[in-house]
Amino acid sequence: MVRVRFAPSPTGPLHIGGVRTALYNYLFARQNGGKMILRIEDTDQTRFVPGAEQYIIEALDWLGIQFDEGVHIGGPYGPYRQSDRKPMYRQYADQLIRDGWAYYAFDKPEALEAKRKEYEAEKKTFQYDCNTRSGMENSLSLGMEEAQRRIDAGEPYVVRFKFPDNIDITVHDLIRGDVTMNSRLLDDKVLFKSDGMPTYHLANIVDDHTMEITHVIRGEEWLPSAPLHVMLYKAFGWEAPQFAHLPLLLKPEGNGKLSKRDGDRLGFPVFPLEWHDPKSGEISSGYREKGYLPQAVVNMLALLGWNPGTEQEIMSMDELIKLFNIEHISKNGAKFNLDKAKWFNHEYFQKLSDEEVASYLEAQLKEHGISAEHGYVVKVAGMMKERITFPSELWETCCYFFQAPTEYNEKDVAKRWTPDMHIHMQKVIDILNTVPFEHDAIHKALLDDYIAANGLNTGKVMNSLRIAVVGRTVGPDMITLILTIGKEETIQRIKHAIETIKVN
RNA sequence: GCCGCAUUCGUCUAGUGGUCCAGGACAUCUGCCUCUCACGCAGAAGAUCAUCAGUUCGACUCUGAUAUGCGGUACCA
Repeated sequence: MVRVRFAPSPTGPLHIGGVRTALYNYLFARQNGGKMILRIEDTDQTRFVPGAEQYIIEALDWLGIQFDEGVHIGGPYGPYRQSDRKPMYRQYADQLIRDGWAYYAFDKPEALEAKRKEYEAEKKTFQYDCNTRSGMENSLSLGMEEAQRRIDAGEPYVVRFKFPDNIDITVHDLIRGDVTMNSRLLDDKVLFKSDGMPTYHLANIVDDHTMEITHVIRGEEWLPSAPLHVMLYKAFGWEAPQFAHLPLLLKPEGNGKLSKRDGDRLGFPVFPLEWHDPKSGEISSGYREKGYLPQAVVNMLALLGWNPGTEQEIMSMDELIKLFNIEHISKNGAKFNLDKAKWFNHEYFQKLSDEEVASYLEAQLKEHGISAEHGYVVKVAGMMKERITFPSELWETCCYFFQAPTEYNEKDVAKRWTPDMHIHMQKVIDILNTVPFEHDAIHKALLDDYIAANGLNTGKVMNSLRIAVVGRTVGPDMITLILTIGKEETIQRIKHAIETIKVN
């Protein structure tokens, strides 16, 4: 049984890169008929941000990434929040000490800081490891009895992993193959903090093991500490899960990790949902609020670092689940591309029914204090949706179906509206008043019998008519437009234009 | 500094030794459609496969160096 977990720490809004990690975990779990677990890694109490956990849950829910077990829904392997699991880590740290895989360390943070400075002055880097630990204050240098005495006296301490000297540790990564590192280069990581909480390194191994996680799919930033993790499994005598380290999501220009700053600067969200920072009050935009459709975000994210091996680009969640495979995850970081994101959204927007588009439009009409008949709104929505990428553009591109233009685009007027145009526009009114109000009749009377027969410039007349009705030279087929808006309204708009537009 | 990972069109990528003087998508440009703007359709341009060595009859594909980028180097995750 495949069991995977998404394990964010609730230190703020979920980054879009984190969303992708969750997505890949989800696709992998579903494809293999396995379980998807949400675990909250809140071992650093100083970095806790209220609302972050709820945000993570809501964001993934919006995207359709569902969990089988987790903080929000429970499950047989709970609790799923590390702070709630606090009592169980202690024994594992003790076990490692007992078996000689770890030791107590009493060095004060200031002492460690001083040590680092000292080394830095000599252009070296201090590392708490097999070479230096004998010179530090720990149960190895002090002796177990002295260590116990200090602990009994209430002196704060941490538990550090005791890396064996000079051994090669190989991590088998499903994406990168074997990655080998020598223990000489690795430091004796703190496993258990003086505040009684484990660090990520201890907690994630204990939790993954006790939750029977089979595959750890996480960001590349964990690759350097993966050898520690496999050593920990070895120290506990547990079988390690399979690892897959995902490439990073890079910023659109230049290099480097995608950050909140880039989003603000380049005008695209880096968070799935809008986030209101509880401390600073700062608001960061989200995909949802910007009008991205969840399926579009999922599809775009899936393809940022993975491909199905075919040329298919548009895939529903169900298709992604079928097609996903770890072998096709690319090794290198991917730059986020705003244009492609928009393209995906446009594609998915077109899949929306006219009714769905209409409901977006109706909400905007309401904001502008306009009420319109539902059937009419649906008709407009169906006619206009192909030119829309984001729902927010709806009002802007459709407003002339609901209200007469309040101004006429100067450039368009200058280009099309000649001084004699009021005569032709009056003629249009006459035609509308005399011929049957349907497409073919109007087309013939206007285009053939008037414009063509009189040798007029079709572009000028038709576009002037468009200026009169719409305000500028955009929009669908002119006669369809007139038919949609209605005879009286059209005539009124033309009259208003004749009175208002003055050219020399 | 040290360690690790990566490196194919502007971007995301296909490519697992000959079928690749490298295919697709987005973006760009041109044309068609047309009363306009979009959509759509057709086409164009765009990559000395980071560089240099090596292995091989043959390398984008294997090996090694170099360069560049990124990640890690916390009692953060």
